[in-house]
Amino acid sequence: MRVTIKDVAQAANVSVSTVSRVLSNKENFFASKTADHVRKVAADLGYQRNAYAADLASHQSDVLAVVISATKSNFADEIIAGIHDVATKNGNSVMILYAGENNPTLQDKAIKTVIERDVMGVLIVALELGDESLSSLKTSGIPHIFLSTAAKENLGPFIASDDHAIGYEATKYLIEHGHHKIGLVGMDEQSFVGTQRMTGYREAMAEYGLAVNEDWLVPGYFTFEDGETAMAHFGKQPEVTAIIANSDLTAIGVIDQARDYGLEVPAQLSVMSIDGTKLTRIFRPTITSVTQDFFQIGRAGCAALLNDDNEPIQSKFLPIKIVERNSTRQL
Amino acid sequence: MRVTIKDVAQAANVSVSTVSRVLSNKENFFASKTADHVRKVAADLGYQRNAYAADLASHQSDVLAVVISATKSNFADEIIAGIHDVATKNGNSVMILYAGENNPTLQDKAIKTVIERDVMGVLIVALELGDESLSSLKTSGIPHIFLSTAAKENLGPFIASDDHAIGYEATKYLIEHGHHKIGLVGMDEQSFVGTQRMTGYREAMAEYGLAVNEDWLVPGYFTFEDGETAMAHFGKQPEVTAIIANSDLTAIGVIDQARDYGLEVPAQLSVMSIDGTKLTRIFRPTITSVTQDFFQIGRAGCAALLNDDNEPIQSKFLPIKIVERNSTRQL
DNA sequence: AACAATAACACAAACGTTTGCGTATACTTG
DNA sequence: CAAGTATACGCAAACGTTTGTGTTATTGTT
Repeated sequence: MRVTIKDVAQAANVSVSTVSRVLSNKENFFASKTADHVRKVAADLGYQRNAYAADLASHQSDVLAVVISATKSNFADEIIAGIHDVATKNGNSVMILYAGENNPTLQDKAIKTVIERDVMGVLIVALELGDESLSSLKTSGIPHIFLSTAAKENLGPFIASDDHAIGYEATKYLIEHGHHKIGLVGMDEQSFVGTQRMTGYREAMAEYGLAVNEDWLVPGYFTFEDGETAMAHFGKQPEVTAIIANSDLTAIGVIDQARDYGLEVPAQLSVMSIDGTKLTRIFRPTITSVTQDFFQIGRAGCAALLNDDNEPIQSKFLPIKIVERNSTRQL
Repeated sequence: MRVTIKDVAQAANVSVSTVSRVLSNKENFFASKTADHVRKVAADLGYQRNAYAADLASHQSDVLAVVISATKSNFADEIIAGIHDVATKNGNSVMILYAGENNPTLQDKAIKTVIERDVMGVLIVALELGDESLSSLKTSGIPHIFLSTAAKENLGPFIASDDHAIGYEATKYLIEHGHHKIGLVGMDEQSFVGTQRMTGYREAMAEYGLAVNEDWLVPGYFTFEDGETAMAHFGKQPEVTAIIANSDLTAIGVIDQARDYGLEVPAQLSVMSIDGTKLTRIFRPTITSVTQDFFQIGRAGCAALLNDDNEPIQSKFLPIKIVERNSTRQL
């Protein structure tokens, strides 16, 4: 039997309500002398609060849920770190739930869990939620926000980078460095992220009056292997002089495969990645990237959720920047 | 107002107990006809169970907690995937809590959370728990297990790789490939993992009658930067012909720095890593490693916790293997 | 036909908190 | 000094479930 508030009350010769108020620091409800006494007794008895009971009685939980894809990408850590950074300062607990990879069953289960636990908010990270899951989440009324993810307007509030801008800026950078034939690797045509980036790419090309060969667009996801196979598609004598990869891992796949073909990066082929995680700095050559600030995305998302003025949460884009490293060169 | 079991009972014209039993599938307590009816009404009303109330009343939760360091290492993902694999099949929820990096405050908070929530078990991943946290966990009586972590005997049950064997096997491999002067990089002398690996290293060296120069042992942790600075310590003309790094990232740090010194790996220096995560396959040269099966560690740990024959949990080592890649050569 | 046994359900207590309200006591104020 | 007002605390209901123990019908047995 665990020691409860009741035991503490009895031992301290006060009522349970007093113990409750002391232990949860409801100011102006007790004399500091009583408080000290109660706290001491509680400590002596080894009292541990039962969070379930508390949440049940108070109708509010202090836990934030992060629903995340069992992502092959590697920026989730940074987002989570950002979330923890502000959650911790605010005294909230964070629970993380994996929702698999395009796995509606697991998604439903994760969403069901957050609803059953009536968490105070949920952050959906790098995940396009299925319609089913999304609508249960919406009807539950639990505040939620999408982080770094497909942000079709009707989805709900999001904090992310502007994927259109990402595609546009990357392309523009390469064009301005003399590249006219630019490959785009790993974009998922089914996803919002992918199509946005592709549109940005096309816009930049058009703006500079450059034709796009559809053969330069090799779809895929965010994996290393997608980079490898895409480069295999381009072959040993690629028509393109530069490639934009959908993630750091994908870029590495491209570079590895290029190397296997005897192609020097960046001497014979420039490769640029999207994300700019630590991988771009430890890999050789270091990889020029469109860098997103994932830590800030996490921070901003958490802050938005915690911000309790009851205005609806504002969606926003966080700035991206291009970081020049050694995988690209001026033509 | 959320719809409760009471509302369902009223709408279905049965008692709350019946609804409860139907919805939680307590066999032999109701007619299947009633059950169908109740389930339909519940669905129509959009009933969502309140997990807090249920856990409170039944004194048992179905959530498994994973306490993890905000790890700079990168194998945690695989362990978590393994945990999820068996937890999901078993119908358990998993919540992940970050406990920072050697941060007693965060550790305490994480442990406090799992105790307050009275989870059914906790998996401590790659984390040496402070005495304070450990003893609260122990007195709480919550089943727990350490995964891939410092496993001093008195800590409690663990599932991990045998760090002594890791140090020993890595060293032996290099010796048998003709290396006599072998560096050991990134071992933390304060940690059990580090000292075990060092002991294994020394034993292998002694076994082959090789002297150890203390200068070859460069302490550190598991980071990329530790690899870089260690290699800087060895300098442009290292005395050692091979280096064992404490993690894949550390190995990459070593190789990058070596390359900056104009040293070819493996032509002029062999580098071997411990862990064998995906990094060793995407980096060039691919990295020979002592490979741990983190996914299985996760699976085994979770299974051990869930296994409810009430014998105490058995500690065990999972096998390691050496995977030869391109960062080492025969001398 | 009488009775026991079982199936199907309802009642109500319990889980450990929080919190609105009530009530003494002590302290102001005119 | 009476009346009003804080202050400090206790009482008890409520939160939404689970579950042990009744309480009826229904079925089976002799």
